[in-house]
Amino acid sequence: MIEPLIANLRARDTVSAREAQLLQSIIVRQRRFATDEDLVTEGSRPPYSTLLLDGIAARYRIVENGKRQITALHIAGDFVDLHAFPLKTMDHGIVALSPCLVAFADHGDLTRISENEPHLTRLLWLLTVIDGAIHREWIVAMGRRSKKSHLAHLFCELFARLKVVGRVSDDSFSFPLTQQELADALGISLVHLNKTLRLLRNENALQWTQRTVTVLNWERLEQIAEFDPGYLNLHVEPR
Amino acid sequence: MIEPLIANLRARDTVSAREAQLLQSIIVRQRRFATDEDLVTEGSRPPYSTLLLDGIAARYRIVENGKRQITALHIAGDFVDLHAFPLKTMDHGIVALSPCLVAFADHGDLTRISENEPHLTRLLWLLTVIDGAIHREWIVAMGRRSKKSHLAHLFCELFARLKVVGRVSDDSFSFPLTQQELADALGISLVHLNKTLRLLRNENALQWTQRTVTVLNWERLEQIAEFDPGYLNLHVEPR
DNA sequence: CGGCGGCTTGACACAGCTCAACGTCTGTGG
DNA sequence: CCACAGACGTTGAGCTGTGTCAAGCCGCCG
Repeated sequence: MIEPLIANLRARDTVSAREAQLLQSIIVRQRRFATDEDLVTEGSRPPYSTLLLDGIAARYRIVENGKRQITALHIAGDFVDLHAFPLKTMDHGIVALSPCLVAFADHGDLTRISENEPHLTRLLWLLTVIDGAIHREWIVAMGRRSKKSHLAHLFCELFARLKVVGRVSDDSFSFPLTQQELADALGISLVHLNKTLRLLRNENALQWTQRTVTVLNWERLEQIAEFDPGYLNLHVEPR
Repeated sequence: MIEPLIANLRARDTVSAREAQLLQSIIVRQRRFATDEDLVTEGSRPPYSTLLLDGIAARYRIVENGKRQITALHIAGDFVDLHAFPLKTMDHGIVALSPCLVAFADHGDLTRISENEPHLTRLLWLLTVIDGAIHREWIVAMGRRSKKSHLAHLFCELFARLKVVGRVSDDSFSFPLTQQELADALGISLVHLNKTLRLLRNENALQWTQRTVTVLNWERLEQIAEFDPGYLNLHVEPR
């Protein structure tokens, strides 16, 4: 059941059968959320962390003028609020952008892991710092790339991450977001997002129909995005 | 010598004398860097992490058109590349924006802490997730705030963080950056940064002369920024 | 079949960029 | 101690990117 998490970890380091077993044993209470439902609300202090097993979710903040900024997109295998284990309080909400299947790890159990399983602890720590690396990449894209490049970059990133957890087939992946949600992730208006999408479509770089994205020309997309997957740390080494 | 780090930690949890001592013992080899010198270079794999003891440093990335984006500003007490302990490879550079004094913690010693000191490990983990929280706040500011509000927010954040490590007196702090560097942090052009600064000056919110920032009207600045320091996690609780 | 949510497009306004010129400060060498 | 060079800051003009508003379209679901 926690295969995507194990896939995420095994893309970065070896994980013993015993460690995988241990993780399995503390991730419990499977639950479904509907589209637009909050998995976690801003300001809450959940005594557990949430592992996404299927679907797409987003971390977001609403600012005072009512605008929303999405700060991260999450897919199967992502521990969406693992950072709340050291942090305790959620400084943002997490919403399901599609139907989501999740399971939970109690913070008490995570504390026990941190007391007895140093290697596993470092792997969980690793997951949170990769989140940070992705945040930095988003900052760079928002600040210093064209919107076209930024959008292409986001698709490249999702493609690479979804591949790791086996959610890509025939260069396609399920992507049931609305354009407004994508606009909120890039920090631009809906209208401008729509026009930016057309730029990518005009280059025959990708297609997005029936809630499915198909990469038509990976080289072109990668080049528009100036995409370098290094920040995702997709190579096995001792951590 | 590592007082600012201890101040940072004690603003978030209790740290025993023994733990402080232990940290002290692994943070070694003090060194100075001149302005514009790289503390850490992109792509390197340092076998140690760098604690900033004095000065201001920035994480940055250069994109292909030659533009630079600063993704984080660091001050005394910040472990500027602690995330490279789990990550191993630096996906960005870190540059001194003023003369900097630093010291180093070998990754071997950090591994030993992760094996024997679960609480201290969680505290170090905490520092990296607070970095992540700051990144998210920057994403929100870049995407959904006006530039004036974004700039005010950055000053509010620095003010709050510098206070924790005792670098604020009389509502003033040393801030020897150039306007180009600030522009690179906000992701805007130098000219526009200059004009945005004037907006804050016109409101008598703050003053920035002789490499020193003085907050003239904290309430107004906070209000322009819609600043809520929650994300900095400046309260003591068991982690 | 009708209504609604989401997508698309065009017109226009304005925020932010680039270019270019000029002002100001500081450190250095004569 | 002064003169100067170079780096940094300031300002204006004109152009481009992005936002807002508004209308129309498409496709799905009740």
